[in-house]
Amino acid sequence: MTSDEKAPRPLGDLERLVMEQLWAAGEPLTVREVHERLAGTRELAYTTVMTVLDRLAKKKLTERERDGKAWRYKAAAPRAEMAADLMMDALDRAGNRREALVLFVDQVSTEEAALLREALARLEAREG
Amino acid sequence: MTSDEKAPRPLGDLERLVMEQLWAAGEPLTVREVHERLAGTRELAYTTVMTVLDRLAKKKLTERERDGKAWRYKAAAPRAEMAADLMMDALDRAGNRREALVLFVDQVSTEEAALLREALARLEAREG
DNA sequence: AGATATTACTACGGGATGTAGTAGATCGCA
DNA sequence: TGCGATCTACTACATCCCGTAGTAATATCT
Repeated sequence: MTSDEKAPRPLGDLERLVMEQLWAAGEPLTVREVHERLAGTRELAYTTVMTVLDRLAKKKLTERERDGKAWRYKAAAPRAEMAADLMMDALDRAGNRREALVLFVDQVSTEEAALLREALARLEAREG
Repeated sequence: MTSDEKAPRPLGDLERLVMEQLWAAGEPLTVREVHERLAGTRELAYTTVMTVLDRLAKKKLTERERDGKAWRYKAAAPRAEMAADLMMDALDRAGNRREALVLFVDQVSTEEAALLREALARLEAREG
């Protein structure tokens, strides 16, 4: 009865900001590159960015690959996928999934309702 | 471009456990009652339960009303509603809502897809 | 080899959370 | 009417997460 799945701690503000750079870039970035892209938004020490990227990697939210002396980091999953996963996590903690889905649909905008119908239709076509 | 909405910190394990007691009870409970219900699961000091309930109240997740000398606590919102809200929060941080919805629908079980269609149909009937 | 870039390791403060003790108020009962 | 049980309010403390960054070591370029 108790939902044992523990909610993954949400990213901190800076962590989220960094992830957004990676998602926006679309390609693996070095610490330096992330640091530069954040320069407009926030004055941060180079090592601060490094620490954050490193922590994100430990949490499996980013992956890194060598590029000469430096590491290149990329998001482990696309932004939309992570969001969809979080939506499922929320649903998992709902107690009554049916109710939660109904309430969710009630909250969604008209356009999003249309998108949902579309997605469901495609799903049906695909899987019967 | 950056999703400024900050994700509400998820409940800690104990906080979640306590909320689940309140939801399960369906009626306002005293500290003592919550404490007793948790006894099977966990050995906790009475004051620990009190502290948690109090913190949840400060976070507006529970509400309390007097009952003689004691307070009675109840969940501020139904479990399913809180879940639906969290689903919306996740969607808000998706970058591309459309993609996230599509991926979400892809993850949902067959029965849940049916529930979604149902809920959408009702929504359409209600709002045109 | 010296200057530069980059990493790895360490650190520290604040807030959230788990956990609980103590003091003080209050209520029922012997 | 004073005692014990009950309940709250306040305080405390350890731990973990996150923002933030310094320092030392290592690798690279010239």
